[in-house]
Amino acid sequence: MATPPLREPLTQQRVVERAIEIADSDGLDAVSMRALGDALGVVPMALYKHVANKDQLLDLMVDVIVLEMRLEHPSSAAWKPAARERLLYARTAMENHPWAWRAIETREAPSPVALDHIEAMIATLRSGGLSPRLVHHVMHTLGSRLWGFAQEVFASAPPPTDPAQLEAAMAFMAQRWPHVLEVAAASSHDPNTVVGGGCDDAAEFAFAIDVILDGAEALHHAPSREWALPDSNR
Amino acid sequence: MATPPLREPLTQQRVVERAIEIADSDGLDAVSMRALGDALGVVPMALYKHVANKDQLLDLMVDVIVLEMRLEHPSSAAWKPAARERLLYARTAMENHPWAWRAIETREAPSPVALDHIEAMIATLRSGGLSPRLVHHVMHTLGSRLWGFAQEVFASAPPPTDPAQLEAAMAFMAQRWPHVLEVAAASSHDPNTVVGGGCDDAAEFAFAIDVILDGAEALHHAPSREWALPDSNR
DNA sequence: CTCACAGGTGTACGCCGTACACCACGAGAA
DNA sequence: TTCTCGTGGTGTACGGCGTACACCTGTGAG
Repeated sequence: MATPPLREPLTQQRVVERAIEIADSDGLDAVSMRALGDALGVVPMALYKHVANKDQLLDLMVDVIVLEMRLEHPSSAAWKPAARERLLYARTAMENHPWAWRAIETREAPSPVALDHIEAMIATLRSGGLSPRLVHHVMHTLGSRLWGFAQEVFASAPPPTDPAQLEAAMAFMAQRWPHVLEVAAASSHDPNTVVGGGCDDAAEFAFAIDVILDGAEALHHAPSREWALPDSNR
Repeated sequence: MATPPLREPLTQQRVVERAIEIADSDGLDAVSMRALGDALGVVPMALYKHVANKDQLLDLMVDVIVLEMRLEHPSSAAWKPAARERLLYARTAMENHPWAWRAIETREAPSPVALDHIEAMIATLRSGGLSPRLVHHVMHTLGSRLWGFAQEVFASAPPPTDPAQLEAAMAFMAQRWPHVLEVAAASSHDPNTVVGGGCDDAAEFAFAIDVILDGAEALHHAPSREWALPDSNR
């Protein structure tokens, strides 16, 4: 009799999809070849028939996420709102896959899919008439924000839960790091949730890209400054 | 007889210093407890008498580098040049220890040394009269640049060495990613060294922080925009 | 003289990525 | 029908990692 296969045969796509599911739910560190094999009901070495090694697996995972950042038709034809929309769109993809920035950071060369994303962004900026040189600087300034994330180093230290401990910590900070405390307080409307966790990542991301795009626009309209800036830094 | 010790006894400082030496010369991945033990002529487990675990070792290594970023007296009293100097100074520390950004990124809470650095930067900005709220946004916008590095994702793909291959690659790019190629060309004065490697990281870093600090200054003098920006992003 | 303790040792465990030999099975050629 | 061959899953094993835990040893205080 025609024996139906006991399980779906593996494909590269199935391997990558399952890996992304694991990363989404349990984090990037949970994606080991052994764990991924288990999740697919297969021995770890079987995966190597579909991906060259773990590095290529991560390449492929990243490509899927970067593909999610693709924005065919920005809702505005003007370069600035279009660029803004692209960046915020990339950020939503990143928000859905919080592990992805770590994977992206470890890639060493851009894949074709990544180059497509870069190309789209550059084309948007060039469509506004910004010079290639200025666009180059802007791309560097955007840095990881092109990929929808900002490396917020030391962003979120969770505050102590015990109110007494929190009080003590606040008092100590007020004495040793008064400005940090003041600024942390300013980020939150509720002064009781001052330390850590009080700020809106989406708003900060948007603020940053607005500063950068506004700066780009200013330099575009005052090209003398554009040329002066980089040379003053040697 | 008073036997002189066969070797200097281990101390936490010696352990951390040696670890930094290894990272400086062979990269962060070369710093394993086993390799570090070898380098100190000691069995790996001996290190655990001086550091709690590898994570704490990395904490301590990072603290040493961040301490190198300390700038007691900026050469200008004005907030903008002072902030600029602090950022560029942090960058030189980072340049001497190219592994450090990876170590910094994996820290989950700021150490006191790191908070001192943050405090110094915030104090500098506040000294210019910038509001706590604006300073908060600026700190987020600076992101990792506060620590002297910008995550240049996919920054440097080395171009192929074979001229024929390079020609072919350029031709292919010109067709599929024309804007990328144009912008890459603009980053280099010599059109032959166009693809990759042609740009000056120090200049890009300086450009970026100038855009950010100039943006901060503009918002400081037009506070209506400061308040408008973050709310427009919700 | 004893005793505690700081600091270095040795062994072992459970993870990781992956090299390599092996085998089951279905399709195409003889 | 039989032989062969390639595709894809298996089993075993190696060398690396961080580190838990029991152990030993030399030194200084009581």
